[in-house]
Amino acid sequence: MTAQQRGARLVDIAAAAGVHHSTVSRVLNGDPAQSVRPETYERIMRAARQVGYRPNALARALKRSRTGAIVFVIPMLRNPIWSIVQRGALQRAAERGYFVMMIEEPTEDPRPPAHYRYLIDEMRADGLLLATAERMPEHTRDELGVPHVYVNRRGPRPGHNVVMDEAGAVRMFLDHVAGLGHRHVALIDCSPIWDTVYRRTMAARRLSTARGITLTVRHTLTSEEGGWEATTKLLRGGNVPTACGVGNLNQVFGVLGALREAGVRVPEDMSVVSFDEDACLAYLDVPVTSIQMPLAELGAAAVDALIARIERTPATDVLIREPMTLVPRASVAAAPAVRSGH
Amino acid sequence: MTAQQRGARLVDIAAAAGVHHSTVSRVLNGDPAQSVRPETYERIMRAARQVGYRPNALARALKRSRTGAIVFVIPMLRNPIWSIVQRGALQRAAERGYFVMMIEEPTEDPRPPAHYRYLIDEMRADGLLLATAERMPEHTRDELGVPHVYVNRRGPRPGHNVVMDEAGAVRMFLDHVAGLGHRHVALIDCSPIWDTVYRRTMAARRLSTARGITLTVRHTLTSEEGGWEATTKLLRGGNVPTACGVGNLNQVFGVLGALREAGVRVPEDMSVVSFDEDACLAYLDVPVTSIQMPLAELGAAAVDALIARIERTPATDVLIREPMTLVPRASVAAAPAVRSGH
DNA sequence: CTGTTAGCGCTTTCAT
DNA sequence: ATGAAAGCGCTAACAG
Repeated sequence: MTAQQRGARLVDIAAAAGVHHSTVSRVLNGDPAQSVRPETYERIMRAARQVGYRPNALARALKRSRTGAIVFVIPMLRNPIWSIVQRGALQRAAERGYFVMMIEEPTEDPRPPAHYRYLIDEMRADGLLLATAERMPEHTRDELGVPHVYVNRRGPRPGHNVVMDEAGAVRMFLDHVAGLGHRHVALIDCSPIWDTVYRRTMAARRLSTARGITLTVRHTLTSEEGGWEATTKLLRGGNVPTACGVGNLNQVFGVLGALREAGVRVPEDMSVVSFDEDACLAYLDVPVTSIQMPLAELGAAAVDALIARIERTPATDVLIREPMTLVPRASVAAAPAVRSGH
Repeated sequence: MTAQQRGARLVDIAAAAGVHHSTVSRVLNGDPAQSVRPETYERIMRAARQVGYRPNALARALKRSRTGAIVFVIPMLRNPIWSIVQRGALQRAAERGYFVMMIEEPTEDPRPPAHYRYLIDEMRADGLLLATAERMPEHTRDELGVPHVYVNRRGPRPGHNVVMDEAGAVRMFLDHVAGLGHRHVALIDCSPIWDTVYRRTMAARRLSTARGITLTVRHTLTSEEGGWEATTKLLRGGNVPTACGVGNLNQVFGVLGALREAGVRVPEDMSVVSFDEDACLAYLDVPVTSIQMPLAELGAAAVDALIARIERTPATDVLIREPMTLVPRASVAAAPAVRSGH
């Protein structure tokens, strides 16, 4: 119906209302310092509504030196957890009057966080939500120089990090299987260059020791193939664990496949727990127990932290603990040794 | 290291090079109409490089009336296909000098395509890639009024649509199972409100009839639960099909779960084919055959089509046919009747 | 070959 | 209670 056309400008609706465009600006922005004659106010509002006026975000941002936009850089993974983190971030940002743009970083071509500075330098956004960074070497202590927050990862400096309680998740897992008599447990996870994996691994070591549990850790590819390969190797060794936690949903498929192929029954011979929750786990051959993490809360908290930085409010690291639950399904049972000991 | 600071402006580097900022602009933009003294050129380039000059995209866009950005609106689904479409789009956009922002539309709160006009009206982007629209009622023939292209869906008007060859995928599926003797086939898919589903369904009806195949279509929720429920109902009816195509990866899990629960063996009693390919399918209890669609090509073609519209080049609907392959796995076998007839 | 000028659409201080 | 004017950082005629 309507042809392709430039939207109405402030001056257009000023002309329609018979006032100066600065007056329109004040009225539309609800400037509290000024008062307007009610009838002028009405004329302006009517004119604006009639043409469906939308302020030019560019011009406004140029003038104000604030874009009102934030960029969320996420790794381009098949893993569905990010879509939940995004949901939380999107919703909170909308509540706080910000606009979120998603940038996906190709997994094959990861870039250092500093790469994304250009978005701020070019004034496309006010701040960066970084979910993509691999774990930083300790010596990379340079300031990024632009407002940013690491999401689900810790960057090189404190005060910029919003993460979940991975240690708590590991504890939930270990307590669950230890309570069922498992004394030898494996953790199959991605590379520890991912900060979440690093933290899970550290926690697993510490907590296993405290509980007198023997722990075997395998780092492998973030894929079905990775899970398969790690599991196959694990089974080839002597002294095979009786329970294993798996860091990533894609790996879970590989782990289950390898166990099946090797004739290791789940859960009779091996209990399996996923650190990613997904609905599909409930429908597998043997439904898989998982730990459900506070993903939406992570996204929302990250937005809050970033806005704090943009507005130069003092900020500290944030640890999201809740809600975190173990979703019990059929892939966990008592340890074989305990059983036969009955 | 560097403190948070405003980036250098054109005037700053003009000052550093001792020239007027318009000269800097010309040089940095490689204006071919003008010539510059090599030494001036060098001085300018050096100054710009030294401060890592980044043009303010806002100011530039405001002046040029072009932002160089496009928005990709995608449904917020767990389905990993979108990440491949995105990859194709991102790469092509980068090649063509555009910047892509992703907006995810909450599945619970779908909005009409016209909703996203505001992004163009506010001049946040030059065009819209719409992957989210449900199938439009025929009477919604309004022009959107801004450059846009529907991706993997057809909008109400021709010339704006980039889709894949769903009919070809259905034909591949039907030919595959018909060749193995299946005469009664089911299609379990999402709601036909989605244009891809609508086209698959239409094609399935037409092609089944042409081949003398009995077709049963079930539309259900886009989820594991949907697949489960549709399959359960399907099995309750008399005259159960011997092969089924499943529209969506999440549904596949539900379908397999329901078949297992009902004691229907795959592939002996029921052959299963997924219309979404994903690595996890290869690792399931019974590895699932799938049709691999040209997703990255879809994303790239959509970007090309949108840029054509932004630049007001004549454009037509695009149908992406290739590469499309059937990935054979273990979930398809000869029809039971044919077997026993051996 | 390079500088001057105007202006993209908006906000904001200062007048009136 | 409203208008005038300046300016955000950049590009693109047009001068010279």
